[in-house]
Amino acid sequence: MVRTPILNVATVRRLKAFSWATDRQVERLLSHMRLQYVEKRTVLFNEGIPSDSLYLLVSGVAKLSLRSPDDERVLVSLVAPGELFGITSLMPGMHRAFRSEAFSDCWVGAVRPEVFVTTLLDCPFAEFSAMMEGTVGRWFALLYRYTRFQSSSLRQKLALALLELARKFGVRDARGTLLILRLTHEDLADLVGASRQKVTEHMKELERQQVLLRDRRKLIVHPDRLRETAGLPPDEK
Amino acid sequence: MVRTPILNVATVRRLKAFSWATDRQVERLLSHMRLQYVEKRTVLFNEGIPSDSLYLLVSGVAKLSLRSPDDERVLVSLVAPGELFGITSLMPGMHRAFRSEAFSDCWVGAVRPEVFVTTLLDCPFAEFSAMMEGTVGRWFALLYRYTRFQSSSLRQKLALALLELARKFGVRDARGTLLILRLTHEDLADLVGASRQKVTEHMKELERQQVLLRDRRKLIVHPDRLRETAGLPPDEK
DNA sequence: GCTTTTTTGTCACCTGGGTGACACATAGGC
DNA sequence: GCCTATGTGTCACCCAGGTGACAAAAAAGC
Repeated sequence: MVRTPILNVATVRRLKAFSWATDRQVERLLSHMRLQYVEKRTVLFNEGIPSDSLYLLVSGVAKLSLRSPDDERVLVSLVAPGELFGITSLMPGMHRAFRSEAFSDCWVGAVRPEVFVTTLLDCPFAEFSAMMEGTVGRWFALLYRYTRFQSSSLRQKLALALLELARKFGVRDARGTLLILRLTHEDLADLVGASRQKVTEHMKELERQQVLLRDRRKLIVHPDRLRETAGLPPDEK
Repeated sequence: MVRTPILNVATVRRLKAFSWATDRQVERLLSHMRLQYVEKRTVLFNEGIPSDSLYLLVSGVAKLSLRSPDDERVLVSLVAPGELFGITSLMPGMHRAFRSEAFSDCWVGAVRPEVFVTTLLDCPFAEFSAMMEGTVGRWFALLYRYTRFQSSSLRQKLALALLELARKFGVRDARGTLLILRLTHEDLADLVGASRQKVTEHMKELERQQVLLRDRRKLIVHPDRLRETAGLPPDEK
């Protein structure tokens, strides 16, 4: 009843993602692509698992989502036919950021990321992906934070923002992780999109709960406890 | 008073972004890098302008921000020493997404993106950047939406989400742009992180204001008016 | 040191949007 | 065409977080 779609070179080259590729490249790529039918509501991959395939949505609509601290689903994006998704597979050792499932019945093509890169770009996959990490890595980290923001309280947003800052500007210290930055509450408020006053209140409270402390105008945070108040799993490193 | 920092191959290779590059590559890259001192609060580039340089933050802290509809500044991210920023320059013809300014006094190195890519990866810049666009482009679009969400009302979030959907799933129609998708209010609610009830209320209101209309369970939107209600500039295409 | 400016802390009050509940409309299934 | 499940419309009520206002504390000038 379900007819397998024909994926020929001409059709694929018409997609924006491949418009610049040569016939020969597309042909080679297609020969390595496994086509599969995915029924509505079927999960293609879950967040957190290692990512070893890059996907091309051939037809239908796919959905990228995320499980929030209070166990709701955040719908991050809908994928349209012709789009590539499962992009984390292009970065070294990165795990899936979102869950992907079929929003409607779909035809999906899967390729190994190494094949994808080496066919289309002829440069070593390892170098390409290290490059991606060094450049687009930031975008990814931001997207991660902002998607979590979506369903978080101000307290949780603060914790998430501080975690990101700790990763970037933190140095180990006897009392925790010292942020080598002078940050005002106003800066933090701008970062989490809240009012200065409420940030003051929550920071006071976090201090009281020993999640962080202040030495003059420098912050010393306790990443584990931050993860906890942010509603994240207890560290994955 | 301000000493120019020495940027030698050994120092640079110690940065995560370049750890995988060869001495020879880093050397070549450095010879093409223009080093500049940027005083606190100075704007390095503004959002919306064409992007022709990639930056390396050598020392200090830089800040990426965004002007919201109601004219507040959203602090998107703080850049730490050793990080690359101004990444839109790696994608063809893309304009700067954020404003960048010095959060503290900084030393910044600038390179042309073509030089960056061809030295480190030896593959044509045009191909690399087309590849980026086809893959990471989605992340970028998402980041764009989520950063705007930060300072938006529910109504504005809905408009932003619908605009994104129109771009992906829209086909021109006599009455506007028809979304070829059956979307429930619940789906929309999940997409903007709101409750189903409020989405119903706002959708009703948007319908009343002729920003959109419904034909059975399909939406027909009016992108110009959506941009307006989202608080975006009147289209830039 | 003393003065000025910038941050922090804490109010009281207001509002957008969440929640639960329920009636009505619609669309598939068969 | 009828029945059931799923979506829509509308309440009344509640709460997290915004706003304005002002005092106290720290920093920065000089």
